[in-house]
Amino acid sequence: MTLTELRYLVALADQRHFGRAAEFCNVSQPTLSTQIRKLEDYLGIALFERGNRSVVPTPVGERVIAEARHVLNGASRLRDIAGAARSVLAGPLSLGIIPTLSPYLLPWLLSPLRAAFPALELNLVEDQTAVLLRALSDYELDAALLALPVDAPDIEQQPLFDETFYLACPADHPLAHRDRVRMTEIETASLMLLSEGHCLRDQAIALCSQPLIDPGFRTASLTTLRHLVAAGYGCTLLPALAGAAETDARITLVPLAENNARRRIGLVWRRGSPRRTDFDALAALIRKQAPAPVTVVPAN
Amino acid sequence: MTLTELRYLVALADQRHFGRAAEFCNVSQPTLSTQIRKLEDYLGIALFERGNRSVVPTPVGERVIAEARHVLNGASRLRDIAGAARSVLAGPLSLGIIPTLSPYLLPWLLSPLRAAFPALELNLVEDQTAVLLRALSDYELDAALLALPVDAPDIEQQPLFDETFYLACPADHPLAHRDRVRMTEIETASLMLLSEGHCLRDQAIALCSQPLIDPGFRTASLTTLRHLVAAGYGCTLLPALAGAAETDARITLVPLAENNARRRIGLVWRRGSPRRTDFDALAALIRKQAPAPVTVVPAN
DNA sequence: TGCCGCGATAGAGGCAGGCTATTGTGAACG
DNA sequence: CGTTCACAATAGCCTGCCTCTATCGCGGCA
Repeated sequence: MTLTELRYLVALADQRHFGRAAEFCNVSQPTLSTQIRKLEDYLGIALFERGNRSVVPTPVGERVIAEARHVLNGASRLRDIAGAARSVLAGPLSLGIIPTLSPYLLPWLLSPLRAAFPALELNLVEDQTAVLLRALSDYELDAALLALPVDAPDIEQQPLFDETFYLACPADHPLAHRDRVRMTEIETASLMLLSEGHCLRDQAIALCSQPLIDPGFRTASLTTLRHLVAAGYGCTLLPALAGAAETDARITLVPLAENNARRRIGLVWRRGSPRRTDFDALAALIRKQAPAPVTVVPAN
Repeated sequence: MTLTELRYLVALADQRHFGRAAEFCNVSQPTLSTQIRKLEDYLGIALFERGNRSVVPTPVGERVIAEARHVLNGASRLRDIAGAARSVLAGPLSLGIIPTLSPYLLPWLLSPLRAAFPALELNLVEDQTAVLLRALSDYELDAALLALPVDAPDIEQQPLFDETFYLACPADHPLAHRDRVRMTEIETASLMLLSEGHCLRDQAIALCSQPLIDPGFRTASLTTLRHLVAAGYGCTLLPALAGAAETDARITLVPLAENNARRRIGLVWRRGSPRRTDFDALAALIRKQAPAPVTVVPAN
């Protein structure tokens, strides 16, 4: 039993005439006759009653024809599903994104993305780098936006933009009036960071030449940190995008003097993923839409 | 796109291994590889992501696979429909039957029929001969039980049994004590018949040598006629099966002397109908189950 | 009775789907 | 660090079937 036979079957049921059904199917009349007969032999029942001037489905034939229509509709839907996903960035795509980037990147990304690729069905997963990489290798994610470099096997990446860090301190803080500060000038005791697992925390610790004296804070979002700074509990480091969004009259942002006080955001995916063109298109759009606070890394 | 390709697709989705999927499908691994690749080319999308040790469906692949399962289920149902109808007297069958036979034949026919052919889905249509023949030629019926002979083109028939007629008269009627009566002895003025269109009426009129004086009765059922006879309004003719069922203490049944005072019941169907074996089986069962009042016509 | 419409059959050809054998490529292991 | 193993892809070939054109058979109709 083949889909072609079922197409012939339905055509004959509609046309009730071998010649017209064959014409409808763009085949010759003997071809259609033979295939219908073959289908009847295969099923072991008569599907049509051939009269002298008539071709009429048998009662079982009617049921078989109804089911055949059902099958053909399914095949058509299958083609539609594939067709809708054929073009670039269409159909389902699971994208991971780190929490220190998500709330500040998505507002200016989502609208252009929807405008450029309306058929894209984005499934966003916000979590820490390690979790995202795990999900990526487990095929739960197709790609992820996170801070480079990533240390994982079988991962390909494409850098997108650089984001400098700012010291966020209370407006009455001793360093608040400075044009720029060095990391060594910051009292590590007053530096508040995100809880463990956030790559931003790890990077901030790496930037501190002195060992960090933990103040006991364990915060899960930069917004919470901002409130803590505004209330005078201490300082923190904010990436450029977050700093531009988390504004507060009681907070001053001071650029850091160190050249490496920044992070590079990139798109990563499994090596050999068949959606490479999708990822290229996504990367291109992110680069194009990148707002002022960040520095776009030119495509290689 | 073929059903075979879809089978390979779901097998690979289930097994996640080309070799095992090929074994499951009873084909070689290269065959399955090629067909999967062909399907991907046809659909224009990647259905699986081939890793070094892994074969994982892409997100669109998952959807396509789900739809493929759906299509294959439909194809399987289609085979089941055909398979259920493959045996004799199984599946749907529309059977016409005339009103003067239906209430008296069905009681002893239906139970054995169900017992012998439990898969038969009988769709009974009770109407007059002309209507049944029309429905038959319009493919609304598959066969019909009615009085022979039938005068219609492209109709094949098989006689089943003969049914003698009885004069049904009030117990105090002058003819009620007779062993047998001739049609000529019956006062045509007191003879009540069914309304026009019933073959039994036509046959009764044909049996009367004298022209019938219409008493003005137009009854649609033999049961009504029985009540009229019991109330003394006149006499009527009842076929044997009806006479055996429509008993009443105030009614006497007298056999008719004429040899042709009987009707022959037969099964008729369109010439060339593919369900000939079904009809033969049905006819054989009716002959076997025929009760005493009728005389079975031997099969030719 | 001859023509016409329509479906079935015959025979030929070309493509597709199947096979075996082999290659390429990571991964595991001594 | 080379070898081997596992596994999918590729090559090349063959068979079967799907399709075609040509023709036949059969009723209906003029």
